[in-house]
Amino acid sequence: MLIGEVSKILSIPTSTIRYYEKIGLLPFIRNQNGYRDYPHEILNLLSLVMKAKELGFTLKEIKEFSHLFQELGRGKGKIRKRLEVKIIDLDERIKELNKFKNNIKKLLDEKCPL
Amino acid sequence: MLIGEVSKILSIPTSTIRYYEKIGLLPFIRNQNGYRDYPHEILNLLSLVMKAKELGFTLKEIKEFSHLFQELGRGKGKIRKRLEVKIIDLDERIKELNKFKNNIKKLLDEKCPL
DNA sequence: ATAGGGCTTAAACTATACTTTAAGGTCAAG
DNA sequence: CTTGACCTTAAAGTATAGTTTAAGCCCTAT
Repeated sequence: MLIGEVSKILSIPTSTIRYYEKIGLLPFIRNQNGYRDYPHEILNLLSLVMKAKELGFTLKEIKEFSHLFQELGRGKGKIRKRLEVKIIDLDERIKELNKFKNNIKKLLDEKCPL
Repeated sequence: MLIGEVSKILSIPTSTIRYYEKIGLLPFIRNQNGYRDYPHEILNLLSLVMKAKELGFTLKEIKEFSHLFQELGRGKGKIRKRLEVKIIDLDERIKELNKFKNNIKKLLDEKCPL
């Protein structure tokens, strides 16, 4: 699957995909022409990346996830544990977001001057 | 309360506070010397801003919140309704974050190659 | 009255996350 | 065999979110 097809399916500019490879978020994969030629699974990985971006994660944070997933394929239990830690981080973030929401609700009831 | 005191209390550089004023996130307030001299409530507003930033909101999004809160002080029911819409947006975001977490859990069980 | 620590501004600089541009290689169709 | 639609790279440009720098005013203490 060439870069243009990935680009069309996910509506991500090819320039962005190339940029993600450049910063090490996506693996370096080439066919004999020197073209990027990805396995189908790139779609799952990139979809996850886009979702994470929407949710406000930095590319640095997303890069960590991405590496863990890539290692998971040819991997052992260590990676699994590190990913489970990431899931706990996500729960933390969800809690923080709930707190934030409740703070806003409270301020709305109290009337906030300024 | 001068900018330096706000800066110390919240551990935000004065340059950042000035920048937030410049982009219209914070109100333009001056005393007779031309110094920024804020009411105590600036601390609540700025704390909310910092929390929102941590949670991945852009300054543009945060600016909207900030304006709504500032209008709320001298305000009517319209602002209240717009803030309630924002709270619904937050719930949406929390749901999305939960979905994201569950996707990662699923991928972890399925073994994701690449 | 001058040194110190506060404050002011505008403008230049930085990092992140891309996008755009320029110059060129690959390949199937006419 | 060349046109068109793909692909490649490096480098320059853009937007966001600040930080840093330079030049200078305000105020208190010595």
